[in-house]
Amino acid sequence: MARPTGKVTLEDVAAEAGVSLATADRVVNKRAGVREKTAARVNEAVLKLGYRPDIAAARLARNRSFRFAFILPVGDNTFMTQLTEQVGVTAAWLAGQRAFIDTLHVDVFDPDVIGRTLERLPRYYDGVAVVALDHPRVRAAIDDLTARGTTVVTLVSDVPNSRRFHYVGIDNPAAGRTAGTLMGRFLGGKKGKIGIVAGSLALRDHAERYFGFNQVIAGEFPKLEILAPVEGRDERARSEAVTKRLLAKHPDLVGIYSVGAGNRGIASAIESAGRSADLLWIAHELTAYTRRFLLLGTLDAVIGQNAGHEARSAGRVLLAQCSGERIVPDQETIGIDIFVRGNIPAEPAFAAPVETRGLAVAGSAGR
Amino acid sequence: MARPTGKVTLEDVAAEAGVSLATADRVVNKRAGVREKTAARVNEAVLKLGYRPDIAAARLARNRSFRFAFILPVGDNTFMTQLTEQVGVTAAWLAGQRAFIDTLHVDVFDPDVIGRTLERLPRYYDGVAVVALDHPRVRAAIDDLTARGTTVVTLVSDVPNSRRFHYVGIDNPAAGRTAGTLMGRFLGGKKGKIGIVAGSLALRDHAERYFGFNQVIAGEFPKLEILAPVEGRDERARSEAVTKRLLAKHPDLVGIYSVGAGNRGIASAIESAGRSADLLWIAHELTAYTRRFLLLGTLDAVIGQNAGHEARSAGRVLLAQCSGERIVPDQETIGIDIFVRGNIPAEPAFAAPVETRGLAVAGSAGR
DNA sequence: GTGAAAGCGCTAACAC
DNA sequence: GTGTTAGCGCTTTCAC
Repeated sequence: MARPTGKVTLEDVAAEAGVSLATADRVVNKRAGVREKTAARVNEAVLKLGYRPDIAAARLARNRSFRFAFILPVGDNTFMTQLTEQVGVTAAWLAGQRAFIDTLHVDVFDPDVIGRTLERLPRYYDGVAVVALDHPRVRAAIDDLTARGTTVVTLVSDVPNSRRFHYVGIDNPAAGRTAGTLMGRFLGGKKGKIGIVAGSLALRDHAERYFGFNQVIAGEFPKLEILAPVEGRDERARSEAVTKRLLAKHPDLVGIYSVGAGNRGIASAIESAGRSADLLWIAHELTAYTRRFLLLGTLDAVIGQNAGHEARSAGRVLLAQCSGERIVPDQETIGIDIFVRGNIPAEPAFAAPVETRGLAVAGSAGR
Repeated sequence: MARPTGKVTLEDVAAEAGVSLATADRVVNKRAGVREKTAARVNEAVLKLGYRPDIAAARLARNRSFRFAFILPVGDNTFMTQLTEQVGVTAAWLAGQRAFIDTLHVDVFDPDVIGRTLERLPRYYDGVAVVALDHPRVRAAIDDLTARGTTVVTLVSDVPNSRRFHYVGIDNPAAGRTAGTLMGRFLGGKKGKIGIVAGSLALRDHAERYFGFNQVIAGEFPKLEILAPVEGRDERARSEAVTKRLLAKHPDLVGIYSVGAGNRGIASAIESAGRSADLLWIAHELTAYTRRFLLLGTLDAVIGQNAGHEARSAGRVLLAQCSGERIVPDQETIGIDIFVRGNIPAEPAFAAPVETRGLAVAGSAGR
């Protein structure tokens, strides 16, 4: 039994079709300048021999390399730190694929800062991944980049009406609905008020989660009453303060849905009110902190997104688009993770197995 | 501002170190036969220039290709059908990476069949992915394959004490614990009996899920009593029969945990008993059917695993191991998915975007 | 329209 | 120990 290797080269196809390598290449890559009849012969040969292009050889011969900018938030938000780490890992991986990432950190709460960053982005970038703010100036900047041929993907937070090529992130309304379903079911028919603590409802992802949550609670759990959202700006101290006020004002509060970050502050507020055990609390993002609150029982469920998956996906999508390769759509769908006490992954939650081999992964901004 | 391409080749490194290409290559790839001092000079140059090997070029030059066998269950189990489809998609992708997959379908409930299949596997396979049964004969066959240099990964169901290189699948005890947590919380302090419907407790994944479920219910929800498991062999008719009996015998049943397949049968039993609305039912795998039961409210939560992710992961791990490339461990961790009414993905659930371009993806068994 | 030929960056065989 | 060299399969000029 011979070992069928399956190895069929373009050369074989050319021979079979009785044309030269160059012509076979033109046909296979749909380049112009080949007679119908010749093309047909080549296509026949492709089918007959079961030819599949060798991606490694194609990449090598094309000899193109790419440069991408990743624009991430400044600050100490734990999830964003994970994301930054994972972008580093992705950069190391991409470097082996002739693609190079520069990471820039900006204040994403400020549309002008992020808009300006995009507007001034050096032209040598083939692609950019940006944790965006849905604002006209940002949208315009994205559209301009797209117009000049730079591939733009939005990361974690989308700008739906822009001309961005792709959005890498979870379906936030669905995440909110999931939180709503869990909240309603965990409360098992109990009657009471639900508090909402968001970072800022001006952030599209927060607003969308709130929307989805509301939808489910209003539609399926009429005994629950959602209070007006309070904003903690994703900061620990401020989140603690607003949560404290919420708890003091509504002694009959049965649940809290934390839409954004600042969960350490919320935990403090809940604990100092002595409500750890009975108050139902659902939050976003699995970090070292939410993980602990989940184990302690203060936090009842976490809705998560996988930072590693998001970073890799952004890198893959940019690379594929710039180099004209196909992606596997299923692989680029970022799922909503749900964590309860039973399925908390082993420490450290999604920590990065960084292996950068002496490479400076994060170049500075303007270089 | 010049565009720094980051493109540093081995040739550059060799020049910088004052050695030849071949020597630089030996050092970089840790091959023997280079003096300490020379190696040091090369390593210095690597660091100084920030050299990263070009994977595409390496693959091309190595000019190796691989052949893998995927051993999957026969039968019409919906999840396994998804998996088969996804293995097809993976095969199409791998074909572009000089790796070729043959798919074999065997009766995984029979240790002798699967053992024999492994024992007789042609030597030209560089790797095999197998949905295994944890049985001595199977374990021995896996160990023999490993001993002769064939890389073995277990898929979906593990054989932990074998010498398999890697397990691609979810953490089943954790999946069971998750089901337990959801069951307990959704029942919100209610008292009553829980029925367990498994395919067969001789299957390691089913046994592990049952174990994890038990652990959580016994430890955290003392008001719930778990009944002795009944087995439906993952078949629709049989699952319906055992569930009917369960419901008839225990009118005070408050929940059912379906550990394996056969969910259409379980649904029929629940419906004909008129318990769709009040009985809490948790099952595994998101299929067209469980999706519908979830939407209808008969089913309250689904614990899932992503067949596409598993198929790709198995392919990547085999390819990486056989070609000596690194993997990103984080990417190869298969997470436990949880679906409730709020986060059911759009139809068709994980359907395959098949794009095989005229390639016969699934070769027949003995070829 | 079509073909010949020069690489792309690396590996591996062989020579020194 | 170290260097030279012939490819790997494809893309891309540049002739014809």
